[in-house]
Amino acid sequence: MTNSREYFKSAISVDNVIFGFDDGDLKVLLIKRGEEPFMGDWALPGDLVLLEEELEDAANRILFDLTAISNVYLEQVGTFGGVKRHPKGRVITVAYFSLVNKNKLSPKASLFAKEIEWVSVKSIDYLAFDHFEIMNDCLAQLKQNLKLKPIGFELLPEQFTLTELQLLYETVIGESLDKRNFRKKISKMGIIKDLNKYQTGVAHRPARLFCFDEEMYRRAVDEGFTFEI
Amino acid sequence: MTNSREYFKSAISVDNVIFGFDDGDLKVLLIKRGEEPFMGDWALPGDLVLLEEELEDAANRILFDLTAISNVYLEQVGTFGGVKRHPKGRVITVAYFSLVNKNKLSPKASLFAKEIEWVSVKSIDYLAFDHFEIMNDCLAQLKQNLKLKPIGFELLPEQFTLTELQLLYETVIGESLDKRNFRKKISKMGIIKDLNKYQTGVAHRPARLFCFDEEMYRRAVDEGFTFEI
DNA sequence: ACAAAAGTGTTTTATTTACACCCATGA
DNA sequence: TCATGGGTGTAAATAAAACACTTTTGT
Repeated sequence: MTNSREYFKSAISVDNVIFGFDDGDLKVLLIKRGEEPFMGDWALPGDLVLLEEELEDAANRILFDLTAISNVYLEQVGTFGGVKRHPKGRVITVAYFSLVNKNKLSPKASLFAKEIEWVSVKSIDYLAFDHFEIMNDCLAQLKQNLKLKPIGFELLPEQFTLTELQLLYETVIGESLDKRNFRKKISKMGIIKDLNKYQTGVAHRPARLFCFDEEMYRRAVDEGFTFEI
Repeated sequence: MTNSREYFKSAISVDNVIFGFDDGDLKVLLIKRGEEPFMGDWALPGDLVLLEEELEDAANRILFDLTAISNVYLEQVGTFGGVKRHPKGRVITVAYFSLVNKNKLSPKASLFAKEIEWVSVKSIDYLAFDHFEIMNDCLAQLKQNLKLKPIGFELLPEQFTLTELQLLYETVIGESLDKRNFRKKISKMGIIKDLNKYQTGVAHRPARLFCFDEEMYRRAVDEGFTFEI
């Protein structure tokens, strides 16, 4: 082993795949790079981690700078360390994804980005750096965890209809579900609360509104319940 | 943003949780630290990543130095970046776990470690740095993936009996399984090959030997099969 | 002949799937 | 009154769970 000073030469960044859901369409929040390298290309929002900053704090900082929201669902996906992934030196990046309710925020240009936009996941086939690969890994993990943890609700408004919930699952997982079976399964879980309220202003029978109930969920888990779609 | 030189001051390490299975006991390969900090404590084998080294190469290097084997199953679990996790500076570590057939190797002291030992997972309640937390995360991911991917075979000798396979699952997942149902499930998968050979030298009816068949597995997957225990 | 683990099917129960019609609202 | 999506139950098929005795070897 050589002198350890030889090693303290890397930089750590965090890249954040921010997912939002919009009427049958899964989107990610992208920025247009305003500087080299990859100037003008779409990229994931990310930044170098400060020397005394926790990784998760960095991820939350990036998210807050772009959206002015905090306390959102955040999950680490993996670390990408390709030697050549950044032209300026060894930059290892830790990828996170977060789930936000798209209607609750209006992303704004920031230090990071002059241009910022919600882009439909299915329309993306290239991103700067290795960000396309990172996004795909995050998407794969989202798909998997959406089935195993009650995180889908994070993408919806607080009050939602069962059809909206079903559409979310169908969109992200990529297969269609039977309406009656889906509703049966969700009801049996006992983790969403019927608000006894209804949609308004729709040109059809208005749907009941529900919300996810954290407390009910915890109680169910204590009694041996495990979420699964 | 300040000058980027301010950022290239971190070090990256890789820590490797090497799992082995031994007659009803899941073990990890630990080293006893020969220097400060945490001198004399048990720790995960790990090392700083060289400036031009891929993360996965570093993980394989650590493994090879300790065991002289390569081409083993390796999976990234997560990255631990606690600001204070290393007293010498900002060291972010990427955790991997690997699965090896314990009988195929005799670990040897190396640059890293004067002392090296297989330690039963269930007997561990402390490790140097944040290694105990890292090990537990790796264990949790192993448990999960063992049910979803055919990786259990990596922990067994090439030729194994169905009882050995079952014991492996029972041990790692932590619940006992019905012998007949287990065998039925495994047979139906069609991914292990009956070698038409038998155990020898046992004081009871000798068991048939099987091996995992990569090709059969691929073919099954192509036909829509998904592994699940 | 005894001990020790191998091997083997059937029945019951639980879960999952498939499927079609009436309801409430706005236009 | 028409179009639109909301809401509801049952039967069939499939998968999972429970369960006990015979076989083969070494000692």
